[in-house]
This record gives sequence, C-alpha cells and structure tokens, in this order.
Amino acid sequence: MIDNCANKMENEGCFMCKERHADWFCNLSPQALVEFETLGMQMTVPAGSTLFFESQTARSVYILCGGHVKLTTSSKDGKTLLVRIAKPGDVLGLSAAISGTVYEITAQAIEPVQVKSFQRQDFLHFIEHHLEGSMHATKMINKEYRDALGDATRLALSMSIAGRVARLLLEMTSGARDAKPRFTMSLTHEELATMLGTTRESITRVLSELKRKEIIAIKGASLTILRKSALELLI
Amino acid sequence: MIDNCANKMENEGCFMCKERHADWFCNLSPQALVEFETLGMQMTVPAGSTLFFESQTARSVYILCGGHVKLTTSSKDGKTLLVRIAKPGDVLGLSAAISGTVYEITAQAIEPVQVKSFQRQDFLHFIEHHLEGSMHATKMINKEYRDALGDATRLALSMSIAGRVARLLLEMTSGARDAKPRFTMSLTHEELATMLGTTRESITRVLSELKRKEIIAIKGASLTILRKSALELLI
DNA sequence: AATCGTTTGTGACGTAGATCACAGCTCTCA
DNA sequence: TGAGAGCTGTGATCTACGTCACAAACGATT
Repeated sequence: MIDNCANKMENEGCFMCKERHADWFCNLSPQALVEFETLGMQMTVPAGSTLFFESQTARSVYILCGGHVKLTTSSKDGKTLLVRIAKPGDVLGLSAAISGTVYEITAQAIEPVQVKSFQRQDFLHFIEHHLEGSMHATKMINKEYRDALGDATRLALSMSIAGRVARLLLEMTSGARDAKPRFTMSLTHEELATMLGTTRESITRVLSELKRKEIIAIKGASLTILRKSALELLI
Repeated sequence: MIDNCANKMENEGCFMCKERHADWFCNLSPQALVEFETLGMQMTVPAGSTLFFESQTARSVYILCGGHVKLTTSSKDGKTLLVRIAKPGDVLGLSAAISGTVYEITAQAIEPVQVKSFQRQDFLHFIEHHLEGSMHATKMINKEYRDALGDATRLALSMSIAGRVARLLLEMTSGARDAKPRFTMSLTHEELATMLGTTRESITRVLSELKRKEIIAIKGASLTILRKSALELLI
C-alpha cells in the first residue's frame, strides 16, 4: 500500500516545521512534543499511494506534514464521494483509532506527501496520558464533525455539479495566496466524477464551461484559476 | 425558548432510568454518576420548544432522557436540512460546548421530551476531571461525526426523495420493536419538506405512493409502518 | 352551518443532470 | 510509425424533481 515506508524524510521534525500552528498536535508543549515526536515515524508517500482504505481495521494514525491527500467514502452501491482534500496539519485516521473500529474513509495521496505515522496504540496511549493531547484529539474530531456537517448541508441542500467542482478547485488551491493560483491536476475527469458523486460527462461539460467563461485555464495537466471570486459564487 | 424550565420531572434520575445502556453518560460508574447527577437539572420540554438555535452561543449541554428532538441545520440561502432525529440517550450540544463556539445545529422538540440540562462550564469541568467522562465525550462526538459522514454520503450520492422520507420514518420509529411500529406524525408536509431539503408537493407524492403500495398507513396524525423492509430498501 | 385559513392531493410543464452513443485526441509500446 | 487503449468533447434522449396552478379536505371561529 505504502510502498516506500523506509523512505524517511530528512527534515528536522516538528520543531523545525514551518506548518506548525495552534490546534495541531505538532504544536504541543515542548516536553510533550519531544515525547510525541519519538513515537511517530516521518515518511514520504508517493502520489497515488493509499494511506488506508475504508472498512480496513485501523492500525495507524497519520499527521499530514506536506502535500494533499484525498479523503473519500463510498455508499453501499459502490459510488464514491469526495469527503475533502486533507491539507498539511490535518490528522488522518483519528476517528477510526478512537472508535477502535475500521477507517470510515479512504485516504489517498494525490501528490507526493510527507506524513508522520503512529501506531494506533502508541497514539492512544499518548493522548490518554496527556490531558493536553486528549483535548487536542477531542477538538480535532469535533472540527471534523463540524466540517462534515457543513459539507453535508451544502451537498444535500443546494450544490450543483458546477458548485462541487468549484469547491474542489478552491480546496486544491487553499493555502495559496496567489491571485491566480495554479496547480497540477493529476486526476482524470472520470476520477473527478466519482469523487464528486457525478458522471464523467458532467465534469467535462462543467470544465469546458468554466474555460469558456475564462474562470479557469487548462494547459495540459496545469490548471490555473483566473477568477477565484467567480468560483466562490458557484458554491 | 424553553418555557417551562421550572417544570422539573418527578422521576428518579439516572439510577432508575430504563433507557440506560453502555456508552451513555448516564451509565458512568456509580460514584461518578452521583456527582454527575447533581450537576444537571431534569426537566420536561413541551412539543415545539427549541432547546437551542443554530449560531447561538453554546451555554448548555443536554442529555435526552425521553422523547424525540429534531436536529436541523441551514445553508446560507436559508434552506433547512434535517440532520437527524435525536433519541433518548443522545447528548445534544456537546460539539458546540467543546469547541466553545456556537451551536452548529438547531434542536427542537417534536413531542414533549425529558432532558437533563447542564451548564456548559459544569459539563466541561466534569469531563475534564474524569477520564471516564472525557472518553465518553470523545467517543460520542466521534459517533456523531461518523453518523454525519454516513448521512452525507447517502444524501450526496444516491438518496432520492423517497429514500429520505424512508430514512426519516425509520428514524422516528427506531427503538420500537414492533413488527408494525406506529407513531404520531406531528409535522406537516411543508415542514417535512424543508427538513429533507425538498418541496411540499414531492413529500405529498411520496407519501401517497407509499400508502398506495401499502408500505405505510396513515389515519389522521397516526402513521403506521406496515412493511419496514420495503422502507429499508429505499434508502 | 357558514366562513376562512391551513393543509393535502394532483395535473401540466420546465430543467438539471444521468445515460447512451460516438468521434476526435493523446499516450504508450511494440 | 502505426495500433491500441484510454482519455476528452459533444450531441440526443430520458428521468426525477422542482415549479406553478388550482381544487378538495379539514379544522377552527363565529
């Protein structure tokens, strides 16, 4: 699944990490952080690799340090829905670890990503013995819950296919402070379609329309957002 | 909002509660339960009352002891979505209490309900000082997250209007072990429509269809589910 | 009982998006 | 360099629902 576990990153760990900010595990108190750091294993995962699959028994928890990971879930009839695109700082697999059951989602790297991985037991042991860590965990799950609820609301109540595409494009570039953010779209229309709960043809039509209106530009795999505000209006 | 806070129930509290089962706060260890019990105030809320509104600052946490409460959330354009129907044993307002922000949903009694209400501070103080309570809280939020995610998946990927109605009817009667559960439907088609993110006419048509197929029977406000399995197939 | 407001039932029609079908592209690989 | 295999683009239906419009049923009030 992860075919280069041995490929440890040569970075300096949480203390030197540029992505650190409040609410992240990587921003615990210094002494807790030292302990926490030793529990996890820093690694790089190539694009396309799956960190874990839905309905698989949860063995690990991951903290995403760099890159984007797509989180999807499936309905009984096999259709797939994009839950969200995880960004650096997100914790993956936390819910499954806490409930002690199976992963509720599938996490797949859409580009080379850096993660810090923890054995489920180590992770739980840590949060159970650090009030600090425990509160972090609770709050993170709480945040995931709120996000999921918000997504559900938008999806169920209004969001057109164009809106879903717009949301995805904005999520892919969130963090970028560019006026006209650009990124490499490494997914086919087919993949986008299953991620957004629609069909390949609809994706093609929406993207064509966005190009026609000069809201986005596509050259090969490179996609540029020309008018972010127009995308936001579609959500 | 709650217009009879003074109306304390004359029940015997958690120790005598028939609804107690694993995973509920009301099933803590005896000594923790004694302390917990004194923090909360048992009360009865009439049908139609709102326990709390979306985007209101969270002041209280409620444990639902009896009756059903509808949990809804709204999109920016004002449309309302049914999140779920809370059942006895559910904790309401926990997420908002933990995040220390606003309620993410609106909780309205759809029949007279019994709740145990806690000041947010008391509740948080309790869970922060009882590992037992803390783990309960974390797991309950986790469960809410998983439920929300499951709902979102079904809503976004497949669920037809008939499916949403079926889900609602099954939720209204969950807990009942009757072969043909019956309950009082106190909501108009109009209300059902906004709750399910659809229109009044569609609700009318779906219910007519279900009656025609003898999956449900309606006499006045009394609704009987004749073939539960047929409803489950629609989801 | 007569009246009015609310709720429910139903037809006619419009629209977004799924489905089907097929044609032009772009890669890869021999 | 040519042949597949998978992508992308686009038209032609089909369908579930939303929207509009109006009639019938029900419940409260006088």
